[in-house]
Amino acid sequence: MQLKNHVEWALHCCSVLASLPDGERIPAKLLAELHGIPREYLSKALQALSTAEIVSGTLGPNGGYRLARAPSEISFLDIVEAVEGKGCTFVCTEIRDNMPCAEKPPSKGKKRRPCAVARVMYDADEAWRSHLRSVTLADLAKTVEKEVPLRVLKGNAKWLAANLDR
Amino acid sequence: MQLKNHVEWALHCCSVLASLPDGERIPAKLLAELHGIPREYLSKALQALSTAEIVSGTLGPNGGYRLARAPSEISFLDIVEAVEGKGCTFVCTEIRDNMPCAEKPPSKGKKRRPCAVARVMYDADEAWRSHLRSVTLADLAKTVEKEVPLRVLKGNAKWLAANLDR
DNA sequence: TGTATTACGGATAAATAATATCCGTAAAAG
DNA sequence: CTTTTACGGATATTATTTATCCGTAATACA
Ligand code: SF4
Ligand code: SF4
Repeated sequence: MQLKNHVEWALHCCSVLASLPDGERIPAKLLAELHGIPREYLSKALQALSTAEIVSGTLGPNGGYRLARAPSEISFLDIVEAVEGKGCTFVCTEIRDNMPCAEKPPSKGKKRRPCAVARVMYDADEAWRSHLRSVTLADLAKTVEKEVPLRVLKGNAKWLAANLDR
Repeated sequence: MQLKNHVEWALHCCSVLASLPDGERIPAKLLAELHGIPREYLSKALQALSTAEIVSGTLGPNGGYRLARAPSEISFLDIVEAVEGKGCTFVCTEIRDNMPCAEKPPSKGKKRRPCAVARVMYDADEAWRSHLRSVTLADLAKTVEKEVPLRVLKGNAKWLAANLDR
């Protein structure tokens, strides 16, 4: 069981977008080049982010992507769920119903409380999500600023600026 | 991203085994029948549990599976990891190395500290595992005992006893 | 000793999901 | 009107999951 690579890409793209001067946009082509990943495929991830209203895409020349709201208002969970979906990692197929002396599933509309096994798995899933929910892009930016040598940060910013130049 | 159905099966089988009188064993065939799942395929999950030394299998007539240690010594995490592996759900492909002004990856042996993005994902993964680690089969049994009607519990136990009869 | 039972593990097939590319459409800028 | 760019449908490729099959070895029992 593995998250798809879209998650990694989306997180990195958002991280880059978070450090973008106000008003600027980065086209998918540049984001792909920056990370050395296939442009067309990355597009799918960006579109998912766009649908989830985490980034906003603009058409035409000088178009591209920017964050749809402040970095402090975008959590890791927002990004992960945008590309992976909100479904729980544990799916219960109600195999308990096959037990020889099972409780009958409720005939109509009524829902049963999920069983003890499923609840543990759901709680674990929620613990995962809860942690992701607690970290925002603003937090990430702060950490990166602290950890990555200034030379590297400036170098990348310069490259971006040069390539956005038009 | 979804856990494989082996996880659900393994958890249910362990739950059944936990309620088994001391000394008894259940063959894979019965466990499969009990849950209405394909016997040969379930075998794979049971073999994984066996390899992880969570259950112990015995060959020959009257053979079958039993737990390899006390229910209180088997956590959900043990079971999940036995069939899903211990690898983190987030895999980092070091795409930061493709940035135009990246830090050079350390030339030899030395390992870099994982980056900020990866660390958040790893921490979330650990939160998930940590919750699974905190619940044992003994805890599960207690909950089930409280929640499932006695009639159902006894009915299933009776069915098992009858089918183990030889 | 022989036969039935059962776990074990390799090989393989089928179905599903992840990964990747292609291309047509529409919007915006100049 | 032309270029740039996101958007989204269609499709191909590859990996993983799901499932079955069968040969081997160990054990119980007659
Ligand atoms: S996990 Fe619970 S709800 Fe899901 S199949 Fe098992 S018993 Fe049913
Ligand atoms: S998550 Fe971190 S370690 Fe992984 S590719 Fe991105 S920057 Fe590198």
